[in-house]
Amino acid sequence: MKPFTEDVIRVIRNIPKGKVLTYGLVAALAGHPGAARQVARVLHTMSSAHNLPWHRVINGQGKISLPPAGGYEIQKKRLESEGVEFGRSNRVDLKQVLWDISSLDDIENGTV
DNA sequence: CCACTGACTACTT
DNA sequence: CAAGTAGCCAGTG
Repeated sequence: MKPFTEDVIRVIRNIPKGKVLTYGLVAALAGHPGAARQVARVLHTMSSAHNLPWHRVINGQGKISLPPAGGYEIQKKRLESEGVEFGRSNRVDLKQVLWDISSLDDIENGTV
């Protein structure tokens, strides 16, 4: 399996409930800063196979990048169910819901 | 190996 | 705040 893909999946799997991460952040945590776009690809490719919480991954503007016909509503509802609040522009307060990277610890393990 | 594509990000208008 | 432009990197053909 592609190392990059594995790392990305690992990171996403460690995102706590009620928190979100941006593509760029996930890529950085995976050890590939700047590869935000590939994170998106991994999500699309592995989400179903790995049962990942892909809905906890949004873009750097605190918004969902998916088109209305691509699962946008689903992601929004799932996040709201976890306590994530959406503003009038369908944006979330990153300061509030963005995962506190300081809590990172199990990712190096990869034992999940 | 080269070229194209993409759930992105940052900067500028 | 919204829209356009340029730079990014990895996966796929």
